[in-house]
Amino acid sequence: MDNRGNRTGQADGLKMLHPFTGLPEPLLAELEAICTRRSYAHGQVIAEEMEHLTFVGFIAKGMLRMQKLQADGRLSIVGLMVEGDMFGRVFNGPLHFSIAATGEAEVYTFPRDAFETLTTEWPELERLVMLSILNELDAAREWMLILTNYRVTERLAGFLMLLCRRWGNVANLARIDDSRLSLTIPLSRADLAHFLATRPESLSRAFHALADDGLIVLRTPYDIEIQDLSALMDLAGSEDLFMPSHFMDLVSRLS
Amino acid sequence: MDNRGNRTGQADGLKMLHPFTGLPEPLLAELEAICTRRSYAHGQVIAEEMEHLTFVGFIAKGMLRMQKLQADGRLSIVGLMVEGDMFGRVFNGPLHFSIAATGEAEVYTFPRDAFETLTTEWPELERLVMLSILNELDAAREWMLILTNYRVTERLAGFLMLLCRRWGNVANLARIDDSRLSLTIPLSRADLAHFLATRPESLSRAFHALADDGLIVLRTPYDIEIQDLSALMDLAGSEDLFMPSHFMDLVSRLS
DNA sequence: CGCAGGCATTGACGCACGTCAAGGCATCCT
DNA sequence: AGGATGCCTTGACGTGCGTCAATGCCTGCG
Repeated sequence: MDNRGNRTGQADGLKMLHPFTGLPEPLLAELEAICTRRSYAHGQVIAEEMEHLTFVGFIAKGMLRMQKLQADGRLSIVGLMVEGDMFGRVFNGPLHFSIAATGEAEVYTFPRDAFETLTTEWPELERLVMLSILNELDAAREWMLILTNYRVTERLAGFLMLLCRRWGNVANLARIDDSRLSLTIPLSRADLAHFLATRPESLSRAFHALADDGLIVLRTPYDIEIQDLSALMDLAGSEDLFMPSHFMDLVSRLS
Repeated sequence: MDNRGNRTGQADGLKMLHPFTGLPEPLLAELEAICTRRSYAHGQVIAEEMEHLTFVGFIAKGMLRMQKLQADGRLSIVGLMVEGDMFGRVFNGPLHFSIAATGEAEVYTFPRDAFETLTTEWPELERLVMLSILNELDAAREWMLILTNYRVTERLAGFLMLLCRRWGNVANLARIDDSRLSLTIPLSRADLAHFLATRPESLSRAFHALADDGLIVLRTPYDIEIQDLSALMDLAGSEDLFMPSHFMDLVSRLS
């Protein structure tokens, strides 16, 4: 991997990253000793499909996506990962998807064999890895639920709710401006279209359909304001999914 | 859970179940001591959505599905689990989906707290759990890839390939009859339609479209014969996914 | 300053599929 | 045996969206 990504320093701030808080000091010291911080530019590929990755990583800043180039040339995005998420493959097999940066991203990487050794020695670390994977699994299932909606507007509404629910507190993507709920879309229309199993044109129409119906306001293509949260939840069809506290905080502050 | 499922005995055969082979004898003895074997009838619910499950389970026979009843009344199936798969939720939180049997099913269950204690004491068991979750994650991602195909025929082709690839060696679902590759569809059309994010009518048309084009033969609704494997793989659009050895065996025996 | 490239948007058109409705064919029960 | 039930299948119709094409806007570069 030394030919990819820019080495930007050692493990500055590793212990501040959410999953690592609370680990015992000696383990943190061992982790920091084998950790490298790297940065990637927009679109840069971190790992290729079917590669036997020699490292595992945790995202420090920005967003990565898992994707696959289909035989017919279509690009499918099967996962988005944000700050604190783990990527790579522990313990078995090659990657089935490639990993690329969406926007600027910074990651902590660990050599895979050394990380696995630590994992075997420290139950706390193995538990951390397991919780990371469970978290990914939850994300994948939420995702599939969104994909099972027939109409593009419904899938888009589902994505907007996912943004609030799962990633709202990351990089301030969901926030209250002037007592309005504002969202930053962290993807281009083309990428988001791949994510929602549709095309940019249909996605654009879906955005403007929601705007015409008064559910959202498009300030810029990447900056929207939510006008009717409950209508969006109805459209998404999964308003009863688990709502984390930071999201409930946002909602309760909407007067 | 004592009011659901039929207790059919203790842990007969637990050690024969794929994920448990190779565990140390003392651990197996402890597992067997807290294990109950239960059977469920078609459609029977094993756990409700949002329930705090008090047990974890492994499938001994048959197939379970994870599903969610949407606000608009639609049922979405987000996962199918087969022999050897783990279900339930280790270490954190309530279920986000309900679990039901698809056809007859038998499972081994363990009280969750006792199982987690064993997990903490035996690294081998924690590793087993982790591999189970990684396996589920792989399945979820393959699934999403299938769902991102626009046309129902493509998604169906993807499912048939998934059946070969991931579940072919389970319950003999994929096999060679008379030098023909035969598949057993382990789901009703309605269930499969929910799984493929479509409706039974469209699914029926997709089956017959594949038959009209000579890719498959419908012997019965649940028993099909594959005539043109490579065309199906092309349609599915993911022919380069990892192919396990049992599937390659099947293919190589097609002369 | 003007041109080029990338991205979002809008329009037109045709098709795949969701929807409603009816019919066929099993199994099961009385 | 006859009716009922449940599932698969087929038909007809309308529409959401994939597709192709053109336009507008922004950024950056010569």
